[in-house]
Amino acid sequence: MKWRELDQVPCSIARSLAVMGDRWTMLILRNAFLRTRRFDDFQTQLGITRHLLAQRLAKLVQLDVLSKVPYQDRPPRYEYRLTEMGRDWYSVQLALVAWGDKWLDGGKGPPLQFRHQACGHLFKPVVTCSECGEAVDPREVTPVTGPGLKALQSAPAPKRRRA
Amino acid sequence: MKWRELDQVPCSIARSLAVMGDRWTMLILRNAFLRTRRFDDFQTQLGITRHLLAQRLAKLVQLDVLSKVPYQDRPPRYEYRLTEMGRDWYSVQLALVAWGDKWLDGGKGPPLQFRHQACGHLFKPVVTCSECGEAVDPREVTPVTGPGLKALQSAPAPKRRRA
DNA sequence: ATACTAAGTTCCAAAACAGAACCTGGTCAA
DNA sequence: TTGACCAGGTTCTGTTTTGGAACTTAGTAT
Repeated sequence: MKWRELDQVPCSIARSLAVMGDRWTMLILRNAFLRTRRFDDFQTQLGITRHLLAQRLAKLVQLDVLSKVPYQDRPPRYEYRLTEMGRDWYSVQLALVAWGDKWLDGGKGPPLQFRHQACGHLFKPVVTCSECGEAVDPREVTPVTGPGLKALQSAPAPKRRRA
Repeated sequence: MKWRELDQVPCSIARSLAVMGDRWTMLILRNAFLRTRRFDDFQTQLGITRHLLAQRLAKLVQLDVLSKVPYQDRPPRYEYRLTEMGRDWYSVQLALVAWGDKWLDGGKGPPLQFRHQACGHLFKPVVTCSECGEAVDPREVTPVTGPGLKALQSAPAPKRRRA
């Protein structure tokens, strides 16, 4: 299967990855959350080649994750800002940070911490259940096919057991 | 900057991506959470080439995200299971699913839903603050440099303003 | 005129990927 | 006791995608 076909797969992870699941794209978004907005700043901070950066930014604008807004007229210049769709990516970033902090900090502690302005504390993101409010343990979660899949139940089935 | 150098960057997102930030790796993990454990099953379900699958699985085992455990002796066969480190990736997956469901479902509803056994309901993951328990809004979060970064404040600084 | 700036684009070599065929124990049934 | 079958890989070849550096463009500033 090719990467370009991935957005056809009836799976929200596959679709999310089809849009964002590129190394550089996620790092661009990281820096966007850290308030980076301009081409050269992204390029310098990330060490990405200008070629790829231009391509990724164009794609993100096209998909409405970023928007290109003018910040001066003479000469005309644009900057890249998160849209609502882009801002909503934040929970993925927090989850990535939490995982990296927990498993890959090399014993030195987190490189970056986050303060929750509402309560004033440094915090860690906790995934909770929208229905009961409790923290969610992976082993307490059962996947169920949803409406978006029932439409096409002829998908390629895994075959394991011999007849 | 090359991809292989990414794990050197003092950023937990970069480090997480250095391990997991590959298209196929994340999909392998997705299926691991859906109880896939064997080489041929991964291969069939994902449509990944055997070559890449072998490579990715080996890498995940080496990094201790998956472990290779025997499931029969004659002939010797192994399956791949999530370790604690792997299981802990779940919050990232949930965040990816939630984002994909919200922004990319094509109006058809989520392909897959999740039931929280503890309370019995279909739920959506909500990111909350470990300190106050409230849901976290990205605009209420301030990043602060942490201990893992203070150790090396001579890192390549972004340079914007001329002298 | 000349230099500078932000934001790209173009070119080429190196690396990664897709697809298919092939290999390696080992079992099983005739 | 050979031939088919299986799981789990490895090898090969051609296509795509990256990485790195140089070049372009439109406008400002000196």
